This record gives sequence, structure tokens and C-alpha cells, in this order.
Amino acid sequence: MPEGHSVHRIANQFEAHFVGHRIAASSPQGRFADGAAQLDGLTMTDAEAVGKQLFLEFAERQDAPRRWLRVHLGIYGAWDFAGDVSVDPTVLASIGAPRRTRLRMAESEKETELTEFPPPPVGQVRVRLLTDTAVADLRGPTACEVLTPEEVAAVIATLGPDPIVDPGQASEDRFVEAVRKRRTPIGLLLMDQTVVAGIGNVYRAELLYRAGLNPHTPGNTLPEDVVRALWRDWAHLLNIGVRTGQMLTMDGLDAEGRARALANRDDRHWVYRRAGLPCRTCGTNVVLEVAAARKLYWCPVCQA
DNA sequence: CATCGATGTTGAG
DNA sequence: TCAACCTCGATGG
Repeated sequence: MPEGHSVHRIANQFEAHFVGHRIAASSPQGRFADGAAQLDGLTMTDAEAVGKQLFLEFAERQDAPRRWLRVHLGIYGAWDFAGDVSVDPTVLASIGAPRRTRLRMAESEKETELTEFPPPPVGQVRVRLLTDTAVADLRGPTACEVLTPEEVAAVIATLGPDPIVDPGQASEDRFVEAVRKRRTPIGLLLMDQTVVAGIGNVYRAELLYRAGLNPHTPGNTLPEDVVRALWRDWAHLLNIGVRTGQMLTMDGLDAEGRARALANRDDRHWVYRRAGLPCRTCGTNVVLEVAAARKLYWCPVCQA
């Protein structure tokens, strides 16, 4: 699935083109007919991303009770936007006019031509959210449900800090404390959404590499400054991800390297998906091991 | 064209 | 620990 950065971009897209608009909600696939009926005709009043979860708020009127749609894309979910939407939602404010197009927002983003509006739903569309000028289709989510504000608060309470939602020192402190009180290996703690929200398998491998950390190191044996640096690096990479829409983890590259990283996913990471290939730094073969049913890539020399 | 695998989570056993 | 969820791009024949 998209890791935290994409979910923030999706929230930005909703913020820019759906919030403040009256929404026609439907479930072309039928599996979310009841939920869609609860939202149909309401106005979207807010769009928030926390970790990998997306929350869209709806209300009848300004002072009316609020309802939230909670969406988690899981491993292969995606939102498809079409109509007047931003090709790059993060630059909308400076560019102004949206572009009439079709945009898939999942693990990667792809733009295609739009011939009619609204486009007929393609495939299994769980939810369609339609305004006069823009449409969002959700497919393949692992979670899609209508919640009360209290239920949303309860979900968010289970999540660790997200550096974009809470950029302050308190979030860093929370992360440091959560990591340093547990014997669990840091490689698993980074994937634990109650410890930090939004990191997935790619960012985990890359953050550990960048920190020179052995994934098996127990959290409670890590020096405080190492854990703080880890948090700051996550915040740094997340911001790059939200800005570019790509999980670029090899910053500091020259212009040529940057172009290569943007063009080829094989040249984009230090260790992720590089099992058996030489480490870019020391030449040692990158190791692949399976931990908690996920593939973990790391360099046994650089991350000794 | 068939098969595989994935940037994730939940819940059963 | 592992299957299920449910989609689609990449890969191989």
C-alpha cells in the first residue's frame, strides 16, 4: 500500500477539490451501499490523514452532526480522481487552476486522459464521491466505514504520532518513549502503527539503513539520541514523499542520480527490494529476511 | 494470457 | 503463524 506520504497527498486532494462541496455518494460495486446512502447529499467538511488512514468528514449543514468516512487502502487499495483535480495537490495553492484529468493515487501516481465527465466507473468501485466538477473512486480498500466523531477519536487514539499531523516536540518524545521502553526489535517497532503511524515496509528498510541500525536491535537498548535522529529522519523523508509523491530515500544525490532515482524504481532505494545485490555503500550483498510475514532488506555490514 | 507478488491489517487457530 | 481480503502491474510463456 501507499505508505503515509500518499495518504497525506490524497487528503490534500480532497481538501482542495471536495471539501466545501456537496457530495453525491454511491457504491457502484454495491458492497458499500448502506454507507454511501448515509453520506449521499451531505457536504464534505474536512479531510484528514493520520498515518495510513484517511478520514473524510461530512455534514448536512454547518451546525449539523458530523459523520466521518474512514478509509484504509490496505495493500492494494487506490483512489482514482477525475475531473477538475490537481495533478500535484501539494502545489495547488501556488498554481491555482486545477487540471481536468484523471489521476490514480495509490502506491504510484498515474495520469491519463479524461474523455467524459463523470467517467463511468471502471471495475469494482466501492465508493464514488462526486461533486459538480470532480469525482473520486475508491477500489480495493481494506477498511471503508462510516463513523461517529467519537469512533474516529477512538481510532486515532490507537495510532502513534504522525510527524505531519503533529510536527511538535511532543510527538518526537512520544516516539522515543514508545521505542525505548520495549525489547522488541527496532525493525518491528517501526512497522508498529501504535509506535509511529505511517511507516511501511519501504520506509522501514530505508530508515534503518540511513541510520546504520541493525533491524534486530531491541528498542530498549538504543541510545536516546539515536531514536531521536530516527524520528527526525522519518519526518524528513515523509515530507519529501508528500512533496514529490515518491518514496525518495536517497537524498543527497547529484542531479544525475536524482533523475535516475525518479525514472527507475530500481535506482530509488538503498536496500529495499535489493536482496542479493551489492550494497551501494560497501558492496556487501543486501540480505533479505522475513519478519512478521514481511520482507526485510538490510546490509549486514553498514547496519552492523 | 496466466501467474505472481505487493509500499497492509485483521482475525482465526 | 497464516489465510483472507481484493486489485493490478510486472513477468514469463
